This record gives sequence, C-alpha cells and structure tokens, in this order.
Amino acid sequence: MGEKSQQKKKYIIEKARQVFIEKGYRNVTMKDIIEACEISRGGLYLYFPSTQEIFLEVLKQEQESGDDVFSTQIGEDSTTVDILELFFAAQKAELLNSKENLTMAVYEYYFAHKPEGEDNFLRAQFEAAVQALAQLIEMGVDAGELYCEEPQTAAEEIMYALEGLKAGFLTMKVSEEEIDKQIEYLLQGLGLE
Amino acid sequence: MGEKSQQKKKYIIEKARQVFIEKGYRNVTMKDIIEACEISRGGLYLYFPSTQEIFLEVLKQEQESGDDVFSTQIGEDSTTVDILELFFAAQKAELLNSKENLTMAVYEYYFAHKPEGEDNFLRAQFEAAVQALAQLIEMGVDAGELYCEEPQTAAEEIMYALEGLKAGFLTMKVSEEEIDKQIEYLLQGLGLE
Amino acid sequence: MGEKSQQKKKYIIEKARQVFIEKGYRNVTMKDIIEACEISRGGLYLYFPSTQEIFLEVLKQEQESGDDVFSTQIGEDSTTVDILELFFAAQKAELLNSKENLTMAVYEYYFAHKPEGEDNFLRAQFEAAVQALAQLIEMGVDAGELYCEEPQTAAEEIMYALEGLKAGFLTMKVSEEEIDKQIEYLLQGLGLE
Amino acid sequence: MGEKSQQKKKYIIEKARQVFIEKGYRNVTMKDIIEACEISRGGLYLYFPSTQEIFLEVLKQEQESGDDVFSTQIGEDSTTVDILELFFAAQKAELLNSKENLTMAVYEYYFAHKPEGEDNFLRAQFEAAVQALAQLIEMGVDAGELYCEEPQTAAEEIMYALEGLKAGFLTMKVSEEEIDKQIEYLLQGLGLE
DNA sequence: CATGAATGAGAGTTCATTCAT
DNA sequence: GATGAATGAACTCTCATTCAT
Repeated sequence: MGEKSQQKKKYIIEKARQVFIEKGYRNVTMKDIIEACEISRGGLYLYFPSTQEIFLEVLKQEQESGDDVFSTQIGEDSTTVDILELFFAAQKAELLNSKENLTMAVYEYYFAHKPEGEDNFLRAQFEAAVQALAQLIEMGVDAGELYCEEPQTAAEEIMYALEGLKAGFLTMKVSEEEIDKQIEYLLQGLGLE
Repeated sequence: MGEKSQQKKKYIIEKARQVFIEKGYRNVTMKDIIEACEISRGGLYLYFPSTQEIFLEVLKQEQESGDDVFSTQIGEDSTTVDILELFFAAQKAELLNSKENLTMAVYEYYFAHKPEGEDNFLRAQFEAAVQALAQLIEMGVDAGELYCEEPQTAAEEIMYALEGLKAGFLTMKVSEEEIDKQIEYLLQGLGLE
Repeated sequence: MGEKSQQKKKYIIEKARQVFIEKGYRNVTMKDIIEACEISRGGLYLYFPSTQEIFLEVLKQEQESGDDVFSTQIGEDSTTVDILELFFAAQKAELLNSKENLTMAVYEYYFAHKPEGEDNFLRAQFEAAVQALAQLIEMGVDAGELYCEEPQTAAEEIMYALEGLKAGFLTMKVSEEEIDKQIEYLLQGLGLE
Repeated sequence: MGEKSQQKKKYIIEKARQVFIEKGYRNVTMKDIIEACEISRGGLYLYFPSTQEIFLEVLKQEQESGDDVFSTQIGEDSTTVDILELFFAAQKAELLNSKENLTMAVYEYYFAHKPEGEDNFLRAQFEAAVQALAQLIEMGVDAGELYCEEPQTAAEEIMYALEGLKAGFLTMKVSEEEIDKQIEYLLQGLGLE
C-alpha cells in the first residue's frame, strides 16, 4: 500500500470518527461512512471490509494521538495537589463531554464484540489513567500534601468511581452537580480540601 | 384482554428476557423472540408492537420481582457489618453474573433511547441500592461498628465504584481478583477489614 | 337466518357504510369494520366473508332506501321549471357532498371489480336519474316552458356532464363556482334562465 | 446520477407504466414492478422509494410525450369542422382505449392522494383539452361553420360530458353506441351535422 | 351464535457485499 | 485503484382467514 493509500485511509478514519461520535457504534452503517467521506461504495471496501475494522482503526488512531493531560499545562512550580486538581478537572471535562466523544461508541463496541483481552482500548486508557493517578498520589504523599496508604488501589478505586459516573451520566442522566459532589468526595478521601 | 391473554404476555416476557440476556438489546429482532416463544409472527404483534415495548415490559417485571437482598437471609443476631458484607457479596455476585443477566441489554437500551428521566430503570435500581447502603452505614456508625462522616455520599461513591467495576467487567475483562481487591478496599474505607 | 340475525346484518351494514364513506373502498379492512361495529373478528365472518360482500350489501341497502328527490318537496302548483331547478340543486348538493358519501368508494369498487353488467349500482342510479330528467324535460317542453328536441339524449348528455363534474370534483378540485357555471350553462341549453 | 442511470430509470418507468395500465394504481406493489422489470428488490429502491414516486414519474413522462392530436394529422386545406371531428375522434379513441391506458390508475391515484392543486396531471390534461377545443370552436364560429355563444364554457361543458362518459365507460359499461350517440349530440349542439 | 387468539403469506424497506466497467 | 449499479438476505409490520372454546 502506497503513501497515497495511507493518506486516504487516514482521511476515512478521521471522517468515520465523527460518524461514530454522532451515532455510536451499532447504528453506523457503511453507507453512513461512505456519505461522510464522499467516497464510493466500492472505494470504501477497498480500504476497510466492515464498520468494525474501521472502528478499530479509529480507536488505534485515538490512542496514538492521545492528548496527554500532563504534558503542556503543568507549570514549573505546580504542587502535586495542583496537578491532581488538573487531573480531576480533565476527567470531569471528558465525562461531561462524553456525548460528543467516542465513549458511547466504545461501550457499544465492547458490548457487541466481547472484549478480547489484548489491545483492549478501554483497558489501556483506564490503566494509563490509573498509573498516572497512582504516581501523582505517591508524589503527593511523599510531599506530605496528602494521605494515602495504598496509592495504587486508591487510584484504581477512584478511576472505577469515575467510570461509574461516566456510565451513569450516559444512562441515567447523572447531573453535573452530582458529579461535582462525587469528585469533591474523592478528593477528600485523599485528605484534601 | 382476558386472563389467558395476560398469561401469554407473561410467557412472552419471560422468553424474551432470556433472549435479551443472551443477545443484548440492539441485537434482538422480533424474529428472535418469535422463535424463542415458538409462536407466529402475527401472534407476537398481537401482544407487543416492538422489541422496545417488550424490553420495557421485561424491565418492569424485573423491577416488580426485584429480589430483596435483605428480606430472607438476615439472621436475628446479625450485626450491621454482617449485613454489609452480605450486601457486598450480593453486589459482587450480580456483577460477576452480569453476563447472564440484563445488565448489558439495559446499557444498550439507554444508549439507543437516551434516558428520559422518568421511570428510568437503572436510576431506580441505583437509587434503591444507594438508600439501602446509606442506611446500613448509618446503622453501622451508630453501633460503633464502622466509621463514616457522610454516609449518603459515601454510599453513592461506593455504588458508583461498583457501577464502574460492572462496566469494566463487561467491557475490559476486569478479573474477579481485581473486583475482590476493590470491594475489600471499599470496606476498608468504611473502617472495616 | 333468524330475525335477530337479519337485524345484526343491518347493523353491520349501517356501520360499514360509515367506514366506506370515510375511507373509500380499497382502504377498508375487515378490521376497520370490526372496530366500527364493536364486534368480534369471528363475529363479522359469521355474516360476511369479505369487504366486497359487505360493500355490495351497503350498495343494495343504499338503493332500497334511495331518497327520492321528487317525492316530498314538490308542492301542488310547482311548474316543471321549479322541479327542474330542484333536480339540479339536488344534483349539485350530492356532487359537493361527494366527499361525505359513497361516491368515491363506488368508483373504487368498480375499478377494482370490473363492472359486471347486471345489478350495476352506478348504472341503475344513473339511468334512474336520466329517466326522471328526461320525463321532466318532456313535461317542460309540453308545457312550453323549455325547448328541447331530443329529451332523452339531452337528459343523458346532462347526466354525463354532471358525472364528469363529479369525477372532476373528486380528482382535480373543480371549484363550486365552476360547478355553478356549468349547471347554469346546462340549464341555458334547455332554453332557461 | 449518470447517463446509464437515467436510461435505467426510463426503462423502469416504461415497464411500470404497463403494470399500472394492467392493474391500476392501488393494486400495484413494488414487487409487481420488480418482476416486470426483472430486477432485484434493492435494485428498484435504488431508483424509486415507492410506487407513488414511480407513478408520478410515469405521469410526468406521459405528459412530456403527450401526443399532440393537432400537430401531424391536419392537412393544409382542412376546415375547422374537419379538425373538430378529428378532435372528437381522438377523444373517442382515448375513451374506448381507457382500459388500456392509465385513466383508471390516474383516477385511483387521485382518490388515494387527494388532489393537491399544483401540478395535477388530470387537471392539466383537462385544461389543455378545453383550451384546444375552445380555440377550435372560436375558429369555427369565425368561419361561420358553427354556432356557439360561449365557446369557453361550451368547451368546458363538452369536456365534462366526455369525462363523464369516460367515467361511465369504466364503471358502468357504457357501450360504444352510447358514446357515439353522445358525441353526435355534442356536435349537434355546436350547430353541426 | 359468538369470541378473539393464532396463523402465515406478503408488502415495504434497508444493508452489507460483490462485480463489471 | 475507483466507481456505483446490482443483488438478495433479513427485518418490520399488516391482514384475511381459521378454529378451538
């Protein structure tokens, strides 16, 4: 596959991503993607054999271009707590924005195709977040800014709670206030605020 | 609609329930239910106009026959902590069993039909569990068996974490060990082992 | 078939008539009639095997209870022209009312089941009207009130024009003004006004 | 849609036309047209979404290819009366042929979808005929070949009578003799024969 | 007589997938 | 490579008609 081919593939993935955000996973047909790409029927099949393949590529690309929360916004003299608060703010933003991102589609995908263990997008995302959070907590503990006996497990627990909030937000209209309250509580659990 | 009709309706709901458990929500067609019930096409339409209606009835019936964790198994001299452990055991059981119950179908349902606020099955279930748990915690605090400053919020946080575990179990193969570890940690958070 | 049976049949025919007026012929299902009659499915089949049979009975009853324009409203000292005007007024009224009577259903019926010659409802209606009109014209000519060389053919021609107006009213929104103009013109053709 | 696509569309319309002539409007299913065209189910839907759309296209094409009675057959030295007779002959031919043309289907169409005023096929046809006839009559009057005080209204009346004959022919088996007699009479009304 | 549950044929519609050009 | 017409399987839904009760 040539250079040009690669570019077209990227183009399709980008357009398809929008479609998956709008319509979830199961709802999306090849036709939807064809129309979004303004490409021919056969043309799409030249690159991808099914919506599933496309979706997997979307996820892969998503993972590669993963926006690292901690790369840019952290100033020289930030305390661990500052960063922690940034982290939670980012989580909250993603959560509230979950109707305009791939969250629902990803869930739908893993419902439709039972998770296969290896290269599970959700798991990778989740574990990355857990690691980042655990590290942060440890740093905070070391700096005496917060209290936690088992940073790893605490980080996991927090992330599960956030995952639960996300699911709740999508399926039972959990309000922003509720989310704020819960995040507040999670922070308190770390000995903050 | 006569007595017999009601029975048939119940029969269909029961059979359909199995189908929804096996295939989720979106995947289920009228034909699937027809075959599960061994009735004719028109026969099913006599009772229900769509899979959505059937699913809602399944949920309604589910809610009515809601197995109350606390009614039967609690002995006379149980301590709050005993009951609490029963509660968590029940939650864990449901969680591990979520591939053989309606969990996934319910998620799919609320993805497909955005939650409408009123009579949201998931929310009702969730809130009932939160109330029960909050009450338990209060009792435990009063009895000096455990420690918690904000029982209500704590209960919510625990339920969100469990919801997150459930979602994780379905979508990223969270292991039973992981679940045990998390439940352990949640109990510790209440001052228990 | 007993007395009671006859009554029920009449009841069904009466209710079905309303349905045919509302929905035409082709559009009407057994279910529509069942609902209009508040009768059971099997109950209807006990009396009629198809919508066609019912419709034919409706027409038969229609013919029997044919409201004779000339029976009631004609005073002792009416001139032929008076009666003629009554006749045309009645025709116009029926025409304008053709959305609330069986006209369309009858057309639809004869489109669906090619006219079978004998006991053709439309033909019978039409010929009755022609005879009445021809007679009227003759009387008018004898009385010197109007002029016409071939009363029979003239009557036919007038009735065809009225039939054309009716069809036009139903299919191409011929306006009331247009109808008035045409009736006026037909009267003039007889040497009136 | 390319050139070839247009041709296929025309092909479908042509085949569908035959079907509508044979079976009327309401009776025709997508399957009928599919079979007539010897294409696949999906194939037809590629071009038309419903029988209604197809029928409208049939009508449109009918209108465009409208055989103009007066363009070809009129000799140099024809009198108005000659042309008028041609006109009536054409009307009679169409009338007698109405079982092999779209007449019945068109009626059925406008019964099913109440006439919407704009681009009403029947009305357009009717008015074109009225205009042509009115013009002819005027010319005949000017040439002293026939007598008529209100050519426009007369033309309308004649066309309504012909419409009535057409409806009668379709629904109550009006015979050819009867039609001849009526046309004769209409001509007499213009001072001819 | 009367009921209404049950049946299955058939109409409408959408989609993934193929294939000649 | 690229196109888009064509296919047919699969779904939804409605009705006339039958039949046990």
